[in-house]
Amino acid sequence: MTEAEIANDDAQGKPAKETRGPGRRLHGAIAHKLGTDILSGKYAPGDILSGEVAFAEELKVSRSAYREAIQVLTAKGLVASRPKAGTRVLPRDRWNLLDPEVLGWAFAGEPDVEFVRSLFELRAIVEPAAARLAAQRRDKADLKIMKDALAAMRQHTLTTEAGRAADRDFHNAILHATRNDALMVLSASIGAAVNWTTQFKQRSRALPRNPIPDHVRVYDAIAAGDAEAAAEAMNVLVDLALEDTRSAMVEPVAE
Amino acid sequence: MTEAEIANDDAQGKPAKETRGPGRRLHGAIAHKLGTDILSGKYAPGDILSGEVAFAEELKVSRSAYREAIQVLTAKGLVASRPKAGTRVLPRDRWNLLDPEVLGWAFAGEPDVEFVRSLFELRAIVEPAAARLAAQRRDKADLKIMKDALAAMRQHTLTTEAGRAADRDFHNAILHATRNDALMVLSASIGAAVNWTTQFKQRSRALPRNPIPDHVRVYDAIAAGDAEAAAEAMNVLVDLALEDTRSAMVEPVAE
DNA sequence: ACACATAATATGTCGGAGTAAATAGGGAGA
DNA sequence: TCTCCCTATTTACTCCGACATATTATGTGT
Repeated sequence: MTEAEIANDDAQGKPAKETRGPGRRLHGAIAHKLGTDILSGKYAPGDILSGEVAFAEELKVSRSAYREAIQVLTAKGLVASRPKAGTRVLPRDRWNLLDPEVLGWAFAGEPDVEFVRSLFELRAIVEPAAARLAAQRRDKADLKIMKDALAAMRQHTLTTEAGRAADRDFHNAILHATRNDALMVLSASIGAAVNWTTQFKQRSRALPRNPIPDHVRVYDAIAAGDAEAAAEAMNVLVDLALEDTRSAMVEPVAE
Repeated sequence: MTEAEIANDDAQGKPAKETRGPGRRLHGAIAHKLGTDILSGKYAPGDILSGEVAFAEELKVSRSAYREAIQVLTAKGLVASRPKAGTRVLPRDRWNLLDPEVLGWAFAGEPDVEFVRSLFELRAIVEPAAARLAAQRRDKADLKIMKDALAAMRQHTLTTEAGRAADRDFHNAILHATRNDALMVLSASIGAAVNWTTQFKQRSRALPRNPIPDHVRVYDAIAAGDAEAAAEAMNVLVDLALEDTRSAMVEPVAE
């Protein structure tokens, strides 16, 4: 096995070293800083990031590093640069909010309650339909992954990172069983938000309800190949999550 | 009004000048080339883009331009670079397929039939739910935009770009009426794909069915505030589109 | 099998030349 | 005198190539 996988840093790599920071590269760090600043509203749409040179000096980095960071932000639709005019923050509807990295920036600070709600609403739309498709298309390998994830959830509970990872695995397995690339990509984006909110809920209060039985119902329906039952079971699951999130966010987290 | 808006090029700017090309910047052009090459399968996941310097020389550009292009691709999850190891194409599930630019690259060459199907399947999931929400939350301004778009569709038909733009406007108006940011961003991505496929269908054969009455039914239900009827009407609309697309893609376009 | 040295390669830095565009200024016409 | 248009300057992004650094794959020796 001479061919080492690339870019598995955060998953299996050496967790001791670079677990700290935003981005391991310099321009990555710059992009993270500017990205969070934009997402948090420090720079509003229409604002201008004055001067390549000025910014590079202020951040004590070379112009190249700053430029590459700007390229990243441009690629994600956050800013646009034009000669003489400067680099401006684009209107919000141009932002690539489903980009996992942008999502991370959105949740780095104080996330917008309304936006979180919209994400969970989207999830409540997509996941039941995904469960329906999964019930029709899953094979034995899919079911095994779901079963294992379920077992891991039971063991670790959602209070631990391992438990949340198992939860993600379960939902990802369902998405994977749909055999739909677009759905899978979407799930990767939403998953990050859900995970964040899950630990947010942990901070605010104990889980008001044991989520395991609901997950089991979804699994049983998918295993049985009952599309409608799977959709319905997933429906109650995501509706509960949406409700929990709403109540958890209206009252600020106890400091 | 001294403050000119930035980056309105494709919408209202001077359409005479830069309507031609992939990207107006050099690194944008490089990114476009590499992006299409990756999406078309010329570079498969795991392949290595050998050598920063070698590539820069081959493309006759400076390393900076090449580097900035790589930053863009990295930001979209297509590639990852590590010292000594080179820049490798990431596995497909890491790609940001919902990014509008990536979507454009995917459709620049011969788009993957399976992927197009997955996009339309996603659309068939999302849009009916969006219509349901729109019926509950729309206001008079939303309805006016939909009505206007409908009139424009009637006038221009889907064979013209103006007609397709009206179609997009209609669907975007529905998404906007959901008051859901995540849905709107998603629609922006899907819209590009739908538009592309619409003109694809034009090339292959005449539209087998007049889409106007179906759209009118959706509008009426939303205007009436009947959520279930809106969802159902949209359902038949997107199901037809899915079906049309499937049949249009199985047989290659007549050259 | 393990540890170390080497070499290859990407990353970060720098300053300068080129270029596009917005603003300001001047000239012509009403 | 006022308005409009054209030109010129200035400003900021864009591109370039070279240098320095850090990291790590690979080979070598024990």
